[in-house]
Amino acid sequence: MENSLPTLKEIAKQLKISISTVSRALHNHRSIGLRTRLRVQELAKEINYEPNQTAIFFQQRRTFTMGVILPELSEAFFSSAISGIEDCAYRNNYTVIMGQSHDSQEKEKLLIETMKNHRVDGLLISIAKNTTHYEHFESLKRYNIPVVFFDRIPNMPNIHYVACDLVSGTIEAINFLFKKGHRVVGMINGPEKLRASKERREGYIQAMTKSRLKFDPSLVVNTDLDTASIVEATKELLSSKRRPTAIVTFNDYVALDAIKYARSKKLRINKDISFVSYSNQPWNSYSAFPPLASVEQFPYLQGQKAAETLLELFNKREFETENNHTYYKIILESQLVLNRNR
Amino acid sequence: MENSLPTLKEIAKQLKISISTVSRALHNHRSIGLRTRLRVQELAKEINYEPNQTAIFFQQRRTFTMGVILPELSEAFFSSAISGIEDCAYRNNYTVIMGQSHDSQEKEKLLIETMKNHRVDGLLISIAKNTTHYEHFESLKRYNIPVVFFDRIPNMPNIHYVACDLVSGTIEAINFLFKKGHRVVGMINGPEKLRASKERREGYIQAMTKSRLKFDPSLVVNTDLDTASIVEATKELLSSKRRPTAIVTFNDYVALDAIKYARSKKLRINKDISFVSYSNQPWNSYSAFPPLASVEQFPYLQGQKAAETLLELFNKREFETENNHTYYKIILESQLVLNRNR
DNA sequence: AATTTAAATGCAAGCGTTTGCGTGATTTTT
DNA sequence: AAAAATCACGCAAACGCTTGCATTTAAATT
Repeated sequence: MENSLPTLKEIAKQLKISISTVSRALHNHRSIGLRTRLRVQELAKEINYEPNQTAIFFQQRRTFTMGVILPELSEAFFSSAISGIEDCAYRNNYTVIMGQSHDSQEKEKLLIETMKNHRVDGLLISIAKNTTHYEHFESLKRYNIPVVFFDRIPNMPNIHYVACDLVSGTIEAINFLFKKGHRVVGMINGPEKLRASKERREGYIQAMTKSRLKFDPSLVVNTDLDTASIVEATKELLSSKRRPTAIVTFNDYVALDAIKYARSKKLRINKDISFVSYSNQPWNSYSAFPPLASVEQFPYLQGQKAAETLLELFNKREFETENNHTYYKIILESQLVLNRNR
Repeated sequence: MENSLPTLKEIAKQLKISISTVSRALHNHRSIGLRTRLRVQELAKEINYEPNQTAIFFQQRRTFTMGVILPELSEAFFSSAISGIEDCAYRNNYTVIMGQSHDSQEKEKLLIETMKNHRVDGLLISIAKNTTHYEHFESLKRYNIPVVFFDRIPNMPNIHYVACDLVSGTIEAINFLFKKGHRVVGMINGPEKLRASKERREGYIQAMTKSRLKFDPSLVVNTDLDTASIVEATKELLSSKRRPTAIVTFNDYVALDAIKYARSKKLRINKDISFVSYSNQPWNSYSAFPPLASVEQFPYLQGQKAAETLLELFNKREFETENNHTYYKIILESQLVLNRNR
């Protein structure tokens, strides 16, 4: 029935003027007389005219939309990040469309395809943990769709990204343990290829060498971040010849599993064995056996910065015909937060 | 430069056939000869043709997009819900665009406007906690954009929604406390107008009357869900003449604050005073002083169901010219989950 | 009053697709 | 062999909007 929404044509007809005049009137174009301008705007309001964005998107070849692809919406880190993204986008009159890869490279690929077809103006991506091929990202470059990676960053040259520097946070964490008197510190790390894992490892090594302690590779063990492999790793650490008195875990969830296992072995948490972690989840401070401290990675901020960077890229593109080759690398400092629970 | 992506026209020109033929060939239309069909598809693949969705959206007046509006992406409940939504949407070749209202009615309104302009095919909404005017929802009806509300549902007639029945969960929770020997049970509830609050209250009352206990209204106190008012409420309950030996809190976050306060008053948690809550957050079982049990509300499922319902509405609309007036009211059963921590 | 200048509006193309309808060419039916 | 049906394809309109350019109208200048 009244299926058809009001259009410019509609207004034009009623006012017996041309469509282009209506369009310009609504945009307050200077070349339209005040009189008609008002008449148009009035009628527009009256019949509840609202521009058909899909038509505009199509016509302008811009959608004022940014796509967000991340592994898992329900993970606290990512939900905070996307919250930051959305807030920033909203402030700048962009909307965000998103999809979760569930850490599947295949789905990640498909999502990128979808977003490309939707003609998003740009993309924010945190890659799946086992993404190893990067062609699908390359293809975006060819299509001239700007991408900003955040947190989980592919190991490829010439990309924009924002991330949290975990090296410094890790050093901080380990120095904290040193100060507490620990000398043998283990680390339950994530998947080896992940940048985040590399940085943790790097921080670990730097902290060691700075304190003139030798680096024992067997004390840093990689996991897939699932409970089974975490338990395995914990077991491994606790049974090594040089049993660590403290363990740095990949994040607070990992800490939960590791601590649970340690307790099952009758170890007294933060006495026989201490923990320091990453993520700084709010529930840490309510936990029965919390890590002593946790490295805050500021997910909301990361998301926000990433979105801001993307917006900058949009602006830049407006002015420059030649795509220049400077790349944003935005690094936030992580920060060790002591758990004031005990 | 090569800014322009391949189009149908492009293919048509190269193959010296008409655009419409190309279009049909790519859709495997029966009226196109096998020979040309293959030629077209081959070339399409070769030059990396991909249909311009914005053009299609515009032309078809459908965007295969569902909008999601919710209060806060970073809240665990909502991030799970939207995860369920996205998964369902993805399976059905829809994409989701979303915005968070931050519990502001004003922003909610604006978001709806945005989504309307973006011509989303439908909307999934969990309303801001202090939304009191519903005109912006009504307007969607006029525009014939289907809406499914979930979890936070406006108090208006003739709407589709999916929600979790908290009455039964609450009864379960309180009966559980009764079985544990508690006789005086308090409740820290949410904002009064919220459906979720009403249901909790209703469940409370029903549980009481079923056990032939009289309902003492002073034992159910409303809060704004911020720490200050939670503390206030806890204080109030703990200092009432009939001091409760157990408290049901609006959710696990509320429980955290309430428990913290109780501890500050030297009460022994789950001895002097017990707690039961809602949400069933995973970290409950790691908490030092967890609620005895928590009512699971299945956010992921709710999101999924809501999305499914919306899809159904799309299908329905395809067939029926007259919009019929049946409304989906999908109720999931909540479920009390005992905390196996202790 | 004639001419130049400025202001207000209209024309029409174009963005990339889909799709109803028309039209030759080929095949099938009687 | 003529009529009917089928096949393979092209034409052109439509979706709603923006925008460069042409055109009309009004105001300003001489």
